[in-house]
Amino acid sequence: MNDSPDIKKEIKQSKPFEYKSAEAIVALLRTTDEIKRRISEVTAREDITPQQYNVLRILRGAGYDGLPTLEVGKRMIERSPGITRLIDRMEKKGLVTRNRSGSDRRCVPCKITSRGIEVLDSLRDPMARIEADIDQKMSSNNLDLLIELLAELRK
Amino acid sequence: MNDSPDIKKEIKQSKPFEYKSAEAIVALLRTTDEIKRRISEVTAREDITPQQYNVLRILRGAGYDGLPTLEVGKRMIERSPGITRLIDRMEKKGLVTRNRSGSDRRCVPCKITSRGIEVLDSLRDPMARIEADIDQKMSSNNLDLLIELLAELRK
DNA sequence: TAAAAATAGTTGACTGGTCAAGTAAAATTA
DNA sequence: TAATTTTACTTGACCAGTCAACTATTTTTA
Repeated sequence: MNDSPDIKKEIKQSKPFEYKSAEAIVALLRTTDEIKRRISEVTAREDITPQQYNVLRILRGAGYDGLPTLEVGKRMIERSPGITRLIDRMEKKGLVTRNRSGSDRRCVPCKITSRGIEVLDSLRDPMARIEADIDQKMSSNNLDLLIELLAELRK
Repeated sequence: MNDSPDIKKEIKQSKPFEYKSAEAIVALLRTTDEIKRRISEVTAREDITPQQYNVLRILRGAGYDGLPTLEVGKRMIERSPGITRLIDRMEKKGLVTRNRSGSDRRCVPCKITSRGIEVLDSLRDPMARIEADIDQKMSSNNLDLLIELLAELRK
């Protein structure tokens, strides 16, 4: 009770949704939070975070030459300014290797290790199960529609 | 080059999207990441995180009696097991108060302070601008559709 | 009513993520 | 070609989030 007495007057719930988009934003945040939690549960089996999983996918797709550290960061689904640290931790776990490039000595190309590929392989099925579950829940048309609407939102 | 020689064989990009839902998940993560970044930019003006902003909104809506700590956690858009710490930090900043309840001494109801309300007020317009921007970008029908599809995804 | 279970929250140890400033190499420009 | 700018990171300090174990209180149940 150490607040000013007129706090009562000030506390008034604003109209629930002034803009319709506010409701969409909340729905977006909630839905994504839920999906992220499910993905986390899967990646946790191999002691990695969803972000680290994303890096592994990117590096597997990149092939032998690997990719410079910051380029990996740019390709991530969720932007991650802390990409150096993220990859530090992955290197410690033996999931990736890093070697300063010979041609451009500023760059440090990262490559996935065979251990990293093993981890991806072992997560493949449980990850597919998440996707299959959604695929079953929503029609293909609605998924297309959703993808389209989300693209529109991103402009 | 300290990887096994057959790593070359193992690196093969899996088909881009085995399930259509995979593409939707990526779109969802990307879109939400972008929106969250915009929201962060706004809340940063008042030196709070989007989660703290969310707590302030919940507490303003809750009125005088405030809400028990864990109840606040449950109402959050993104679930947050670290709610105690989160509110610790907010209390330090003078945005909320906490007092162990008289009737049930296990509970610690949290209340927003007038300073907390000030912060909400000062973020109101910039936050509305984010919403207005989306409202302008998408038709009301499409927003409804999006909200519906997201609800379907959450089951 | 005493013991057991459930609830509400706190705390400590840890990991992960973020920001700002710094370094080193390459590219650009004067 | 020397000075400047840009690029590609790295590092240090800090904050936020997570997990497991713990305390205190209330509720249930035997």
